[in-house]
Amino acid sequence: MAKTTKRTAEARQRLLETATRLFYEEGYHATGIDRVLAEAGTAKMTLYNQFQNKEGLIAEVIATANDAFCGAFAQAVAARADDPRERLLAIFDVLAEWLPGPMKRGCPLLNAAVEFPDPAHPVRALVEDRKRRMMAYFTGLCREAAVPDPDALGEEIAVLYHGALAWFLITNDPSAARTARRTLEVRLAP
Amino acid sequence: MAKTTKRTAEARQRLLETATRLFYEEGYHATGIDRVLAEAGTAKMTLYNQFQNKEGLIAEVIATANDAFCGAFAQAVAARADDPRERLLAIFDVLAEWLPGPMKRGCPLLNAAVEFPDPAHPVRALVEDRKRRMMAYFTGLCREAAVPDPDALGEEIAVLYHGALAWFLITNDPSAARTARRTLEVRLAP
DNA sequence: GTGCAAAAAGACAGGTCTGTCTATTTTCCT
DNA sequence: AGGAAAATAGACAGACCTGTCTTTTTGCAC
Repeated sequence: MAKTTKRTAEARQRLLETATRLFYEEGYHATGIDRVLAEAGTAKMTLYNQFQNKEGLIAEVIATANDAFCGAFAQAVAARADDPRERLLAIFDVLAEWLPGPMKRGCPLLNAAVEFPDPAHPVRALVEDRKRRMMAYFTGLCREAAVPDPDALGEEIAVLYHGALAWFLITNDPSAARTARRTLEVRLAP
Repeated sequence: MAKTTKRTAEARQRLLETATRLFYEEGYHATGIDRVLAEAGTAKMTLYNQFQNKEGLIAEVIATANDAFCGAFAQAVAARADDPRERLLAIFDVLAEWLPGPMKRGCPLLNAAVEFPDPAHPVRALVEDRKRRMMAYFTGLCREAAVPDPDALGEEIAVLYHGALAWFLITNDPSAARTARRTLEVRLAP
């Protein structure tokens, strides 16, 4: 059994943070382990003690980074609007604001789904699970807004959200989020 | 100057078709050149005579495959509905039909944008160019349907289209296209 | 039918990657 | 302070990658 000392936890944390950044900015496959080790200032054996292998590190990065992101995102949305219906639109205001900065490379989970083509790969199940949680968050906001069919609209918002991400990735224009917002606005009108 | 004999053209075509399939199914980086050569039954020097390098092959694959796809897609949409407004919705009917089959790995261009993180990479410019052409096709349909702001709606449809693709890639559920269709339907109502 | 250009076949260099192993040093706990 | 445990540093194997080069074979065009 591995004892978790302070040093161990710090090295693990450094590895996770560095890997999160590099995997996001340069891709999961394109980022070599040596690169992560060098920038984290960590020895190779530490990585293989803390994680099963590169895939284990990837899985851990995806899970923790996404949870942190979703928490911050929900908080930013909540802070921007009180009215439940306005909150649905605020999703895309926050997105427009975050796209050029922390989301300039799109969504780490969607990128992982692209980089791991095999649908049976463990990473794909992880991505699907977290994305369904995100849709559940959208659905919850819809329920609070008392829209006619919250499950249906929640999925529509998930489609709009990822469409804005994809379209931004292609055009490099954050107005993709405003476009999605406009669609939702008209969609909510009736 | 390279003389283009019949054999040469055939080998080039075999390379393009094999590369298109493998790059799409397994990814651009993950697919080695040797794999393409083996499945195409072609010698390595033929590839490097016909294309500058792997990147040149990738660019050619993206351009030709996308042009063929867009032609077939527009034809399928046109065949499904005569009324211009119905044609806008038919986009997502065709998408729902094609998602489980020829589009099961999503969009080759979007995948390329993910796999090539550098926004200055030539492949990214190619992707943006072709995607803008696709949006222009959407905008054209909107103009025929005489909607109030065809440019705006065309971009919204592009967002919905790529959102459906992304959401299908995550959930593996082709109903993502029906979800996008529903959004557009309500969006068109007023 | 013949000659030449291009394709086939495969060796090769130089680089990168993951993961293992072995010492050596550091740190933490008793 | 001493001893156990873990991190560091780096060599290493084995595999894979792209791109070049050489030799042999093939097929097209005249």
